[in-house]
Amino acid sequence: MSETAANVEPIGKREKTKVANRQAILIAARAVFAELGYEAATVRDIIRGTDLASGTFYNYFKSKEEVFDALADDGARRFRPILRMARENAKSFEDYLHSAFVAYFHFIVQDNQLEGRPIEERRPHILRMDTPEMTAVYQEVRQSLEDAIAHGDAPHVDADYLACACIGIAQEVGSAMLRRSPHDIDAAADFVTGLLLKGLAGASR
Amino acid sequence: MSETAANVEPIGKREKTKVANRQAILIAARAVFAELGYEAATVRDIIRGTDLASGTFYNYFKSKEEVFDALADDGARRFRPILRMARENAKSFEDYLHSAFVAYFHFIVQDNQLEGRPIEERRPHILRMDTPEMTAVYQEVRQSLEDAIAHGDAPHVDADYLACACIGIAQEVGSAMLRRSPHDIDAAADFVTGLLLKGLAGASR
DNA sequence: CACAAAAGTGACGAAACGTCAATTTGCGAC
DNA sequence: GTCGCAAATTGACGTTTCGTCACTTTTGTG
Repeated sequence: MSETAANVEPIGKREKTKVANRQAILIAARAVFAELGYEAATVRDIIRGTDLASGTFYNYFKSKEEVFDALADDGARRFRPILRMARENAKSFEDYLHSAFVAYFHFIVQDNQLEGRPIEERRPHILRMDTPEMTAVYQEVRQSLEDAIAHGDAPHVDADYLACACIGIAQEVGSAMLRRSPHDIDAAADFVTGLLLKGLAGASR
Repeated sequence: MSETAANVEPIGKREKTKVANRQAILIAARAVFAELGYEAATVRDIIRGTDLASGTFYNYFKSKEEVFDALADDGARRFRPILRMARENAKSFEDYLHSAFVAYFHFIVQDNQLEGRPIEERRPHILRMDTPEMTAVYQEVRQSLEDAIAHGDAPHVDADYLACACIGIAQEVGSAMLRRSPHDIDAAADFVTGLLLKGLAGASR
């Protein structure tokens, strides 16, 4: 302990500007996608939003597409611990489902605060579900569901299909919720939780 | 009836080549997207797949993006009557749900027969749900659900959310099914139908 | 057949792409 | 501190794609 408890990350300036530049590109990209829409945006538009030169962009990303994937991946990375906490703090399976959906709906509301073009145009047309962090989120969901099944809180169902169903429901109902105002996060979460646990009978108010 | 019952469509050569050219572009685009992936494909790649000149492309579409939307729209247009038949022939609400899912899963299996790049890369990243035919499919689903509710076959739930949930489930579970082989259409349809009608309890085998 | 309107053509300027030789910056050795 | 090397940045450059438009060809009509 001769070194004080100072910085656990003895980061040099090299690495520091590297993360800073990467971050600057991502932030600029997010703004550009929101303002011009994903399709219309160009790599040049993105770097214009930073103080970097055009060539530098290619030190960090191969293409606009890769930038978007990185943004999506970052979102998933930020969401994962939230999801994990929902699991660890849940008092029951129903409680887990409900708080996980609340967390997700809350997350996407936050994530779309930026003004600009309609949300659909901000992104490429089909969302890749196969980036590393996206896969991790899927695994997290699936694991929770398998645990619940093993623990007797849920019947023996196909955990893969069930995880996909949960994610599909979250995405589509989440989008529908974003289209309404005000955003009724709790109502949406109640709806989907009831639907999953008891089927249609459970989805009514 | 002095005119013979001849051709109900007095189509001149003008209109005929117009539809033919449009179709040629769509077919070439489908092949190009499958081979190169949507992002990598260029407008030039697409017209190279036809015997048209580059300028002609822009008589039909404004951009690669618009071509994709037209392809998606065509898919929805082809699927809609299938969905309608499922509704009209259904003997019960459960029967409707099941046959609608079977029809959708069958449809996407057919629609991805082409070899080439992985399916995720064939399309832009996020699927627009706001093209005319896509909206019509959504309305069709929602209408069926509202009818079922009014007819007492389903409880009083938020039909918008329910329609979105059904579509989200269909998309995600459908993708999961495509990843498996052989494609177990009936198993998947049983799963989602049970899930919707009885919740988790109904989704087990 | 003649003529007008519609559609097709491909060359062209503009714009974006991705690369790379030259330059600047960071870091350890002395 | 400063020297030297490696890593990172820069922006100009050749290349590719874009979208347009003046011109040609095709189609329908009188």
